[in-house]
Amino acid sequence: MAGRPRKAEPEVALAAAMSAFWEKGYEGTSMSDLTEATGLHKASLYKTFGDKHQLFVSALKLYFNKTAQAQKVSRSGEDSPIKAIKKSVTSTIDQCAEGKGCLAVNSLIEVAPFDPEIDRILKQFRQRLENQLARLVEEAKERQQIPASINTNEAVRLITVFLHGLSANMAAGMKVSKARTLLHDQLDLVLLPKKKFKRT
Amino acid sequence: MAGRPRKAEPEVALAAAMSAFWEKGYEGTSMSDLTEATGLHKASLYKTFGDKHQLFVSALKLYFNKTAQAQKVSRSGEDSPIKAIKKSVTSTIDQCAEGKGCLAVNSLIEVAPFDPEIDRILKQFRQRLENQLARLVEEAKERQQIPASINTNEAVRLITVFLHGLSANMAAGMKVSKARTLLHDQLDLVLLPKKKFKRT
DNA sequence: TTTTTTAATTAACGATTGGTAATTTATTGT
DNA sequence: ACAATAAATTACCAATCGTTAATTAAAAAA
Repeated sequence: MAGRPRKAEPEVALAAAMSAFWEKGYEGTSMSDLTEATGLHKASLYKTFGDKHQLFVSALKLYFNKTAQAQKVSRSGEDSPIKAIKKSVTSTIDQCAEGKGCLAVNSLIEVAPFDPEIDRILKQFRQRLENQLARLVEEAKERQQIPASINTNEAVRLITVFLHGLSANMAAGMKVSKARTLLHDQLDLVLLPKKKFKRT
Repeated sequence: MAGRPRKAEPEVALAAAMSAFWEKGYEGTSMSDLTEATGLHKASLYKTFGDKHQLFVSALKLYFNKTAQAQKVSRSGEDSPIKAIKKSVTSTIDQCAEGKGCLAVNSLIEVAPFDPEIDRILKQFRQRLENQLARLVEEAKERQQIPASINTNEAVRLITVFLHGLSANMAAGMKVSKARTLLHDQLDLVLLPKKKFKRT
């Protein structure tokens, strides 16, 4: 049994492939790009990961795990729910540097409309992130850090949609610092109470 | 002088090309797709519009003109600045139907990072839209429809970034009605005053 | 050492990509 | 009728696309 051993770890190759897809998009990344990024030859890629589409699915899932873990680490040890929210979403922004935006949002626009499987995966991931945020918002309400009058689901949606907008802008070059500022403005807007204003 | 007359108007062909780019993206739209969409043959497309890239630039500019005009029409005759804002941005959303999102935002992610010319055009258009919005916000402040304490540029940014996020979601299937609801929530949040909330 | 097993590599596949040259068809001015 | 002009069409280009078969190299089991 047991033949020739692998030259490289498939995990690091997958990470390299993820990075390539992230930078150039699904259609924009050719198999040649992937061989160059991973260091593996074409046939090896097919043997290890299946075809291009399967490889993309694997890369996307890896991206989710990395993102989720980064958020978890970022808010770990934070007792205040509202600060946990800020740290969590800020880590999302921090991962979008270098003019690449967020792989999930990029894929949402580029591939989800034509690819039911990717669409399903993205919706699933989005749901997980929204649930996580909703839990923190509920906690913040319970601790009276934010007004109980806030609609949790609406607040969460306003935050995630805004994150998507930031990702689109960062893909086109918006600075991380600028994005963080805008994000904090948005969080204050969504989570702090507003009073009625007399109209004329 | 004067040879064989054109079979079709170049303007309607350009509109068809725009629609194709809008639906499938720049790389995702092949010259074959374009001949099918426009009804023109390959060589005719090259003669009339130049190569694929030039055709895309023309299509993008057409998109901008259409969008700008739609906004203008939408808020025409509206005396209240704040209502003009709502009508203007709502018309942007209404144009994003059918799971295609907004061509400008799609291009922001897909092509701007690798294409300086497109990047420049998109930034230019974005600036025009933001200036328009800023003017309306200033008017609303003068008429005391919204608090003077609002930072105009920040408010405008919060609105446009949110619009980008909505576009990304609509590209992946978010309903127009849902998008309109979220947009109005966001507008209320940004344009209505907020009060301080006692932290624990 | 020989056999077996599996990875790495080379080479090639048909299809499609963006882009052109050559040719045909249709219309106007002389 | 006859050039002159320009659009429409056909056929074709090299390059690249994603994918696979055939072959070679390497390491463990016998």
